[in-house]
Amino acid sequence: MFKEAALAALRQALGEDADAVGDLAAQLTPPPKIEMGDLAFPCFPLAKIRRAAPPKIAAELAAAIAEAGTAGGPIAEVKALGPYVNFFADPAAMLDGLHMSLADGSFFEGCKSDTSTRVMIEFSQPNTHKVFHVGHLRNVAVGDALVRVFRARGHDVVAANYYGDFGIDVAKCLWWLNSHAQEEPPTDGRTAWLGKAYTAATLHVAAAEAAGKEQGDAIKAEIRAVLTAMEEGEPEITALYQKTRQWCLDEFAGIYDWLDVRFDHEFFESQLEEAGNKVVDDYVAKGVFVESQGAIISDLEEDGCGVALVRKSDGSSLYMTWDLALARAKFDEFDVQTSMYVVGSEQTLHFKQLFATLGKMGYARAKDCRHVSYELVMLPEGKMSSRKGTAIPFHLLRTHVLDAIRAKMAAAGSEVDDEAASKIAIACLKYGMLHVGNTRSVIFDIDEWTNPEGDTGAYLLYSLARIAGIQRKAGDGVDVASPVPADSGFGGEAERALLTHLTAYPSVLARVERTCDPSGLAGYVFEGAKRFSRFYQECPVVKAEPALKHARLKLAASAQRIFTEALGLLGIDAVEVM
RNA sequence: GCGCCCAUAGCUCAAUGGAUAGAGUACCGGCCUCCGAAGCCGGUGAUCGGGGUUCGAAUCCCUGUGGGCGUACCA
Repeated sequence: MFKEAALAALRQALGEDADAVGDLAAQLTPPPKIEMGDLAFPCFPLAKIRRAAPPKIAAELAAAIAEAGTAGGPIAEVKALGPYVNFFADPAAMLDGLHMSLADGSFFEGCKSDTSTRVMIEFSQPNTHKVFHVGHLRNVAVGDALVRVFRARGHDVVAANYYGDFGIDVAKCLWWLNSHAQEEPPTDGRTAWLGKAYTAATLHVAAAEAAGKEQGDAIKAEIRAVLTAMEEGEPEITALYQKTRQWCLDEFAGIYDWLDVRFDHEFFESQLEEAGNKVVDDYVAKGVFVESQGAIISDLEEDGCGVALVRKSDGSSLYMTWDLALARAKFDEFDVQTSMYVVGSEQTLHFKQLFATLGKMGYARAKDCRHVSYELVMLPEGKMSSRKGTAIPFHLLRTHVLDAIRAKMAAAGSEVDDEAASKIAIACLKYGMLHVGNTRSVIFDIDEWTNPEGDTGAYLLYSLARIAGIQRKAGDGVDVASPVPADSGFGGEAERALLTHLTAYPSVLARVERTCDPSGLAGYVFEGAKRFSRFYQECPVVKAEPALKHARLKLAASAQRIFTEALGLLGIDAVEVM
């Protein structure tokens, strides 16, 4: 409403120059500091057109707008600050407008994209029979946040998981279990226990290979035989496979449940073998795939991404084979327009090859496939290594984080129940994973992430708990739906800084959609919490004069609504008391 | 070798090509008679080097250096 008014006034003042400037709305942005106003327009591009210095043009425009008159509207003041034309909103009108749009739902409706598409977001992709560790958590946090943001933007989202529950690595684990005396697995952390068996098997193979080609080949043949037995349904191996696979799936389900992450559809590698082989056969027949060095490849040299192997020379399928079948299912059975893959950056080439291959296969929507890539999770002491055992399995991680939260809460003299402790722990974990941009590696540091002071999930929840505290103590008997009374005195810097920030929310969601990077939203919530804290410090609500109390309560309520929503999109649940 | 990504304060991170590069942490100094001090306010402290494009560059281009990842029978 304010921005529309500012745009209209600007357009009028520009006259015929308006078209020459380009997208006015895009150029009219919040200035770096609140004392500079709520929106600002840079006059540099006009310098050539009007053949005058930018500050002079800014002054002329500001004068023209002031002359045309803005009295009574949402614009309180317009003035030139150097080469910029700065617009100041009327704070009470802006607050009334914001609150009303929140009440009637138009605020969040206005967060939606102009067009709605059907999009599948595939993420998590855990491997059974391997450790599920902190690194995997980043994927879950990013993927889940994107699912929620895309839904908030009005898209028809299918959240998909894709389990790596088949193949030579699984066989390797089972081979180890079969060929080595094992203790009974623990009830908690059975996936990690299987992961250890997998690691032991890998080390064993490496040692055998180092000892000589014959020893290495012999062991690999044994593992290969296990895979064949799995494929052919040999009873004993199948029973072991089914049992251990289910352990892992159950544990994954428990993790997702704890994290409040839901999937609409689950794919399994074990179910793609046949379809994958058929895809390869089909497109060999069509001449899209060709034989090379005994294997079947998709030749992508002219696309600049080498060759992609789609069938090994021994006839077995691999990652790419299954991904082709999976992509086909996504297009044909789920009819998705856009297909997103949340996968680590180390697989960038794989996805370039996959998308290029899909294009060659004739799928026009290959161009709407997107690899959402993110960097690794590191530990303060360096790279995580499952070999060195520094990769923390999830079941231990959860315990460690909960312990850290409880210890710090106790130290701060605060008592929380298990549910609140869980919520805080999850907030710390997810915020820790999400506040860093996708292109940068995350350093996982339990102590820092659970720090009650500073840039953490706990700080965000604390801020929201304080807003809730205001509502409890001052909320009764005030009808915040009515307009802010005249001469309330509302509109100090801390108040306007918070208010302006709240109105920027829709543009943040649009940016997250565009970049597929939730860190912008995490940063938004943190900045909002900072601004709220300053408001909280400087602006008493309960003790304020009635008119001012009314306005401040209204602001607090609006902040609570928007921050709760924003946190929700990050997969973080607020707590009333902490 | 080739390709992709990264380099900002002691440390961890921000900054749709726009105004004096912002936060957190750490360190120093203030603020609880007042809605929750897990907070607020102030101070110290930074764009890896060299070119270029632009009215304007942390951001775009070239180049050097230092890291990470990938580079057909792993996923």
